[in-house]
Amino acid sequence: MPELPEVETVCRGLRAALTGRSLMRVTVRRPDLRFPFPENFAGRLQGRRVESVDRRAKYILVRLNDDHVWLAHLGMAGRMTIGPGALPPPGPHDHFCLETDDGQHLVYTDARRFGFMDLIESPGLADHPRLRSLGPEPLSANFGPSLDSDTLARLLAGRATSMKAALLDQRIVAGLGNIYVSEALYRARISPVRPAGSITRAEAARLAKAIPAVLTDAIAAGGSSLRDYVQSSGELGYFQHSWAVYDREGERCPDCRCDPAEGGGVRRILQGGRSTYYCPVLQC
DNA sequence: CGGCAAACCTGCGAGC
DNA sequence: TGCTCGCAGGTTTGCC
Repeated sequence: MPELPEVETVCRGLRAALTGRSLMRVTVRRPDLRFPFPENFAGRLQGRRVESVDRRAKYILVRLNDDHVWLAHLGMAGRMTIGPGALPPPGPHDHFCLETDDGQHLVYTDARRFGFMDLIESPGLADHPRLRSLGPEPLSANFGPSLDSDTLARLLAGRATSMKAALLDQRIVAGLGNIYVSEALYRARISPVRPAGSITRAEAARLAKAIPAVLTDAIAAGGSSLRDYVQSSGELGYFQHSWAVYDREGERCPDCRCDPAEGGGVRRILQGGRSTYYCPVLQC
């Protein structure tokens, strides 16, 4: 999926297009994505006006004028595409679509169907099972405490799990995924295999700076485009060209230039069955 | 608590 | 060309 920067980019596109608009001709083309759509989902969105669009971790939150929030998660491959005019003919993985009262259309495409949507009452939104255990937001204090050095140090203290696993855990930091965990640990010069509880105050401080820095850079580039991800405008993000280590196995480290022929270079290891990339010289 | 595998589903590239 | 295999941005659950 889209990780935090990609979801944020999509969110900004949705915010610009949907705020103040009414949702018309809402269509659900199959009964489920990862989970079943809520009962009468299309009917309950139909005619509602959008008051705001926000992001919490990797969740898109669309506030409607009936005290409900349309929650969407893009899973691994979900895409929201907005365009002018009526709906184009549906593609095979276009599972949800709508038009707005000012003549735009929105299509949700998700080949793998790891995404999901829900409709929940605004009061108690924070208690929703999917939202209530999320850790601090790296880029804002809109949802509880922001990610500062002390908070991060406290969240990591006493944990035997690896730094990679700790940062992927949405209860510790909200919104990081497989790409940006590798990138943030590289920027902070911390090994992904270090036990989280072994992190020093100085390292926690570096990490608390590195995480928002890499996310901010990625958002500025419109996110990272791999196979599936595009901005809601349909444009590609280009942060994948700025990855320091992710998907760069065997290349020289961009900072220390260690050589793979001499035992250096970016390494790929598996942690929890997922690839981690790091520089063995700078991150130890 | 932790670590791992599996589950959900499809597509794509590499290698034979 | 065509097949199989491994891998892919996430999250949850269940089992040692």
